[in-house]
Amino acid sequence: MHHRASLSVCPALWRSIPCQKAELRLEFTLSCGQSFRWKEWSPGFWTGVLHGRIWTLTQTEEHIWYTMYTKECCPGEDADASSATAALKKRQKCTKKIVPCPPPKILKTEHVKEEKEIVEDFDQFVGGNDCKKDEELLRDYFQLDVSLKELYLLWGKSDPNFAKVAQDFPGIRVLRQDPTECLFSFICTSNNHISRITGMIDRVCSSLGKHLGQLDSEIYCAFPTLQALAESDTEAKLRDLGFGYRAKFVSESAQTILSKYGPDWLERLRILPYEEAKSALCTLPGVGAKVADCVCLMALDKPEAVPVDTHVWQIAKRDYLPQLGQGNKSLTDRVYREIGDYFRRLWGSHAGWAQSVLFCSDLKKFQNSADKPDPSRKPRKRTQIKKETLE
DNA sequence: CATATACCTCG
DNA sequence: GAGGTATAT
Repeated sequence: MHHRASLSVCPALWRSIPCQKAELRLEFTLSCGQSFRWKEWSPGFWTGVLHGRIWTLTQTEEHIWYTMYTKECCPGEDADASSATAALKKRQKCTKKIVPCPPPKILKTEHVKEEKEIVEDFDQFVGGNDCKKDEELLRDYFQLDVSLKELYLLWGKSDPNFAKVAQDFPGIRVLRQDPTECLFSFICTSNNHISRITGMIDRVCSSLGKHLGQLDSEIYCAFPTLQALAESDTEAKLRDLGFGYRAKFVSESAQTILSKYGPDWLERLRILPYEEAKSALCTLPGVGAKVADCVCLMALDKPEAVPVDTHVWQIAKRDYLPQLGQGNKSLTDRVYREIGDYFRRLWGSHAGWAQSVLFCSDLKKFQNSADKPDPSRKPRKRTQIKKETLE
């Protein structure tokens, strides 16, 4: 727990939310290309930025454990005595159960001892409004009110292939992300792969996002605001950061949203029907059907949106619609729609969620988590194997 | 509607 | 050529 250890001024208060591993697997959900902002700095511990704060998450069989690093935790930021005191006072209002120990069986003994000493001061402040908000934030981000167990059961019943794949890939949920971060991240995904996208997102946050703090040598920044992305020099900056032709898409989309629709436009798409939200997004430069579906699914509360990228296109041809492989050379608009409609009929209202399970299972980096491929299944095309070596 | 091509950069 | 989009034909 490198990160934690460096923050001796900040009492390491881990809180927990009941959540079984069948409902959520962090290692799949946080690294399968939905969000590019979570890093597993030490095994099982995921650190990232959410709602303008740095969080570390981990999990045990029955719980998610989380801790946050707030400003007053970060020396050199604005850690004057008064703000630290204010933070303490805030903590005192807590009424919810705080678990003052790190997740069991994970941290080293000396850390536990250190935590305990600090925690004595906190014994009386068990609970809190803030804590409740924090828990609610995570429950919202992971959409924990959606029962994944029931969905897997449903999908498996109508789709034997899903049932088979799902054995090795439990707990993959769709995150409910911030619409701005989601849109601009996915504009960067065209003709690109996860490792490079991650670097680009890191750089745009460092360059245009608000500085949030430092853990060890790692600096954390918020995702840039729409306003920052719409500045007139953004395109040039992003080109310097290696965004290539996507730099223009990012800056022009941000400018279009602010000048034509207003700062709340993306948020408002959440209450529109799927097709309307999707066509609205497609009016932006750099946003086609695939990016629009990603944003609909992962930020705009449209669980039926099925993004069809080349992975899903391969999966569809190989395991579901072999007839599509014959006459169609490429993923045309018509074929794109056909695949989405097919999966919606097969899997139902949360088809996009099921899609992300298959998508994840197809990523090279998770291939070792899976069974040996079924010899009766069609062999993969060479192009796809090549592609996977990149990830 | 369908196919072809350019677009940035990296491995 | 890549987890893609926009444009022209």
